Amino acid sequence: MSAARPAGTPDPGRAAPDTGAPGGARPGPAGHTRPAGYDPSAFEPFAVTVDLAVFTVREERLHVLLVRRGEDPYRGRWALPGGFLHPRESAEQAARRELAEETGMEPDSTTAPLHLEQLRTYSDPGRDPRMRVVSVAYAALVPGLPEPRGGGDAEHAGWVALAEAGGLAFDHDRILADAHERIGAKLEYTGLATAFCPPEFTLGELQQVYETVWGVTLDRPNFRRKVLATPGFVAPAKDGTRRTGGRGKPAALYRAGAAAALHPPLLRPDPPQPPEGRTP
Amino acid sequence: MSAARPAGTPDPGRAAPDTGAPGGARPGPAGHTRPAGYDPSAFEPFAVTVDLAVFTVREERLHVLLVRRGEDPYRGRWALPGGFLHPRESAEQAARRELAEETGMEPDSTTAPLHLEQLRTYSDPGRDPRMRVVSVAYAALVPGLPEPRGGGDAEHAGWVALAEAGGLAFDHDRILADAHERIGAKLEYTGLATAFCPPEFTLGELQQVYETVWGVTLDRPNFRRKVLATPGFVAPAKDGTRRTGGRGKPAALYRAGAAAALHPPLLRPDPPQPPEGRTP
DNA sequence: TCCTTAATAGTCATCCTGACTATAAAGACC
DNA sequence: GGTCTTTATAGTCAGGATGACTATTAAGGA
Repeated sequence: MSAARPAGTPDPGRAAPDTGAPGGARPGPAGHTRPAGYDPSAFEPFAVTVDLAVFTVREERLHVLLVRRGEDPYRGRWALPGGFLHPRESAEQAARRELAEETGMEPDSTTAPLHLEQLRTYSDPGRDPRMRVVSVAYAALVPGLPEPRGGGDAEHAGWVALAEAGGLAFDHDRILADAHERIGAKLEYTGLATAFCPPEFTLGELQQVYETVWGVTLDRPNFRRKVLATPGFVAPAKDGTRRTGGRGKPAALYRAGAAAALHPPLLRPDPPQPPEGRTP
Repeated sequence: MSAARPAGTPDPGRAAPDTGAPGGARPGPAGHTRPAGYDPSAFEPFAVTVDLAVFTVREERLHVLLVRRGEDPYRGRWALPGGFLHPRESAEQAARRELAEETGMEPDSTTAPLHLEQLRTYSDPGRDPRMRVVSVAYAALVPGLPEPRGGGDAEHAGWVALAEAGGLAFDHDRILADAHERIGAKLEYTGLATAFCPPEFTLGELQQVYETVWGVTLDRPNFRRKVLATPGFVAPAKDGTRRTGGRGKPAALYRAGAAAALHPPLLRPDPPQPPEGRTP
């Protein structure tokens, strides 16, 4: 089975005399001859990691799961959880594994209605001062508030309000900002917001998710009308179950619908307007 | 860089003993002790490549830039252009370099109003039968129709209509499908369509881009109204320049506006409706 | 019982959109 | 030159969606 000589042997092929590259076939300043394909002479091993931006909503604020770094560089600083890819796992598998290790939830998504999504890959040379590390970043959403179980070390991992999550190690500030932006955008045209909610939720709770992630306040009747008018966004829970305990009129319970995309989308109130005007 | 491994740092040879659980701290099945940070014992070198899905519109059809593989595996099959990351370049730099090598356009984006965007990263073990390769995929848009210059080999690289671009090597069919979907989606809420057009274009040409990428036909007056009503999408070119030569009334020329995002978006006609209905 | 709080039900004017019709200005054809 | 064809551009019109509000209902707390 594969035995895939994981490391080294820069001969692994992806290559060959390369299409018609006669003499010194190399991409020169302007005159290169070597066109496509993978050039073995360019093969270079990198370390590949995954970094996770795990979000949840706690006390009406958006929180991120962070870990405290125990060694240099950036010792003592907060960082996104993550780790190296194992030899035979995909980046997504690695992300699920790390997520399970940090939060204690099962790696198989059967347990929690979590959402895990690849964000993008960060590959700047020098993003890790020690070595060349290419990191595939993932954004994850979890509903409840499972206290992180950072290896039993209470100080090691924790939920940090997004507003206070600055000064992270490496380029994690940027990754976190990208993840926040991506999630905010996805709330507009997908039913993703339900991933922040428990299996059964009220429309008020769902609205709270939007308001928390977007940092705005929405009109309740309008939000309600929009959500209920969007096919497949939410479906009423069993019978007339209602949320008790709270103040005010009990709210009807809903669960996530089957639709992945919202048509039409639920747009943010005032997106950053382009500073250009047009002749009316 | 004919000398392969100039970047000695990670020392490709010292790959961890594969699944390498060197006794010490490693994320065990359930009981792990090491939480975050990069665990050196888990370090495993991978080959990192970029793959490019370069699109253009030719003869009212969407085309992709493909290269013919000259060696096994998948010898003779079409594949997306791409290659290994060089030791000191980021994935984006590598993507620009490869794009320049394949199309002959300058790596610096000053020349062509091209668009280059990271798509996502593909990391399934086994996606390359020879070795473990993690590939960062990029989607690129180019306006004109520069004939690819695949190292002078006419058969080596070429524009292939998307409809005929099946059976690609590796997992490139999937990458290509993902890229197409991403571009189609971005046309909805960004001014990206102008990247397919020359510096000055007519609204008819812009509409052609939408129709080609989405595979639909749009109502011309409505499209016009929508585009002109979106601030910053397009701006009228100089004076009353018009496109001559064609049949019919000469069309006014426009150029790309400053707005990156369209508000409100220009939605596709009938997106795949979720197969769920709701009580009206 | 009264007050507060939150959910839910409507109203209304405005904007956007899709479907169409009409007009203008060029080249093609005879 | 006089059509016809083609494409650009200007409007019209009805329906749907949205934002801003107001009103009512149903709980818990003082």
